[in-house]
Amino acid sequence: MLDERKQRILEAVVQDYVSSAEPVGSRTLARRHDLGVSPATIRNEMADLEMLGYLEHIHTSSGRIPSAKGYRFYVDGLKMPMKVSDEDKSLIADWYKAKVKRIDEVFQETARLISRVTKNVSLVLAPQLSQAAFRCLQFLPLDDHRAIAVLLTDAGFVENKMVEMPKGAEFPDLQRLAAVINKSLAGKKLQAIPESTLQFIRQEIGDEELYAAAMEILWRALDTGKKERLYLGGTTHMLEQPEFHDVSRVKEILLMLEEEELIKDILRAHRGDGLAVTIGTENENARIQDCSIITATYHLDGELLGTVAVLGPTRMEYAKAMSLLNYMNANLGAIVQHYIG
Amino acid sequence: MLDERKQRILEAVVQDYVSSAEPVGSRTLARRHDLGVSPATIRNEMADLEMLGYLEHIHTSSGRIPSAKGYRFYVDGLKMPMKVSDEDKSLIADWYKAKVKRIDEVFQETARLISRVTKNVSLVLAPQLSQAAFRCLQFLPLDDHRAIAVLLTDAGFVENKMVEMPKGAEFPDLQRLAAVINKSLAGKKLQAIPESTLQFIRQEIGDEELYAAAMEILWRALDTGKKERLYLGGTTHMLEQPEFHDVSRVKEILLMLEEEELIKDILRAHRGDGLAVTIGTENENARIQDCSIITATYHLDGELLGTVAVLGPTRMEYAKAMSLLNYMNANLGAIVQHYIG
DNA sequence: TGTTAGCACTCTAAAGACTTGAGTGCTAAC
DNA sequence: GTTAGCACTCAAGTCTTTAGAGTGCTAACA
Repeated sequence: MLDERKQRILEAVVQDYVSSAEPVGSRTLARRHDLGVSPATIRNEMADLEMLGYLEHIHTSSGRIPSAKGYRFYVDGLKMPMKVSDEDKSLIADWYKAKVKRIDEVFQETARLISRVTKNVSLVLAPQLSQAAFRCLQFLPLDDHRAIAVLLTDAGFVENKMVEMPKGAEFPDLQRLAAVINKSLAGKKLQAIPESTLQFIRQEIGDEELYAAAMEILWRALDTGKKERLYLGGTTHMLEQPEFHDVSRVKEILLMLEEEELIKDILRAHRGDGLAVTIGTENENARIQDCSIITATYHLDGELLGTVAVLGPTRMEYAKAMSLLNYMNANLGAIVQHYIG
Repeated sequence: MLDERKQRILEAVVQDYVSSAEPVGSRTLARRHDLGVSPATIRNEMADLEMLGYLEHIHTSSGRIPSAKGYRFYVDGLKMPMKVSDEDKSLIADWYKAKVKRIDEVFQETARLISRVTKNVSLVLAPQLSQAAFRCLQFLPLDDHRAIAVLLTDAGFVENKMVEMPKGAEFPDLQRLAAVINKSLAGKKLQAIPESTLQFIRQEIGDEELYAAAMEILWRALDTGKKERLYLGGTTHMLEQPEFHDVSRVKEILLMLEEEELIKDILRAHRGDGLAVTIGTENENARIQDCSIITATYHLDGELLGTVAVLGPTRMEYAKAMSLLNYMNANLGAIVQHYIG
């Protein structure tokens, strides 16, 4: 639909604007890119591109900037697979080696790492506990009427929660409870425990009241783990972007990022199968229509585990961010695996 | 050392400057405060106060602002106890009721709460695990060569850590280990376990290799809990202060706040017995010599547990921040107690 | 002797005039 | 179809001016 030359010019405009953050004009473009035509011709082509909706004009006499449609064309035209520089690769390897000692640090550090490389806010949506399989439940005595329930999954995640002792029950009852549950649920997905298994546990326990209490304890213990967790990185790096040199804009974004549920919803809605890019006004949320979001999902044993994302101004280094996320996408499963063992 | 009238004028200058963020002049002061003298007299007094080092002049013909010495005089002259408004009190009560479900959320939410009320960055240094008493250690089997060690203290904190199984040992050995350790260490402070107790454990276990492994496991399990944890709140509220309308200053502060160990050291160094205020150039760290820090320590059963602090520009509502911290100081012990039970 | 009015002086910040430079769109020539 | 040339536009920087708030000093006053 766009002839060769128009494509080259559009691409050049995107690249220049991304790197300079200034509207680009025909003269600059001719100087910086070897397009083989004069500024006047470029001017004509740019006017055409504007008519077609790929470029925008702020004022009559300012250079052009890409529209959402323009970025979209550029992004769709990027050829995969993209490469991550060796420099970045070794930075990544060193980062995990130096900063991650425990499985639960993986996600926070991944977020920091991504924002470090891309100079943008990074978001990591970490695995749902309920998508993992049950491994083991134990109680630790706290005092006469309370205990700590500790739940372990096969992905190596540990959740703990204080629980009230069921009325009339004592600690040995809880231990019996744990034994029954451990026997019945071992290896089962927490998401959907079949009714038959629940009936089996009910019979095994015998005591109806204790069964009801047990279920409540189990659900409550699971409750905190059910939610996907959101890790945030790079609010500092964000400030390096000229788009965020205005404090009020920074505040707006930061306030939005504090709304965890909102952000989770946005990430869930945007993620696609592999890399997904949402550009500027393509965003449904009005507060980020001058931002773009790139998401990537990562997997373990073929199952979707979580999402990694970059949020930045529409003027973003798409190629770099996408190649990085693509790389993380491919490697995060293995990294998680490494810390689980 | 300062006569009545000079004190009143200094106080008035501080109050006006704190609320307006503009240098205050004699005329404005006379208009806003009922000092009973003319601007000319105030001018003379202000000149004196400047000579004495309590006030500063930016340029020849601008109003005055308080110096660190001026703030110090003002802060020292605040009469204790200061009151927290009923509005704030109910905000605080509601906040904990709505947002804190688990003990470990107390600190993060306390930080958020304080920054919400004071419109400044808030820092909470949470209890050292090692200052708490040992209650219970248990292992959960992970696979053939690893297990999860779960440690519980009498303050209700739970720590977990993956441990490699000692060579040649099997899971029942770990359970025996846990039993011995539980029997020996119950109620003991983790900070200083007496040598005799260690010897007792050694004898009980019998196997020398298992003992060495046990100690390593115990120390490693404790390791993560040993550090005081730092919770941060209110980087967003900070932006409301005119001092931070400049992005580069914001970035400087945010970068500094990311240096967790540095911040911890600053807090530890500054905290005094009750409320401690460090004003502007009184700070040793050059990067925050235009900031003030107010710290308060909180206690449980008479023992120092942690520190709560506010970090903001020198132009800060000292009375409000101090009264709030004083209030938290008195109540946090009870709040923590409430969630432990 | 302390207080105050008056006045000249200072400095900032906002507002307006001017200049410069990058860029556009159009037309005519190649 | 491409390009040079030219008139026009707009933003941003520079300079000047003005208004306003403030100071310090002096002389008058109670």
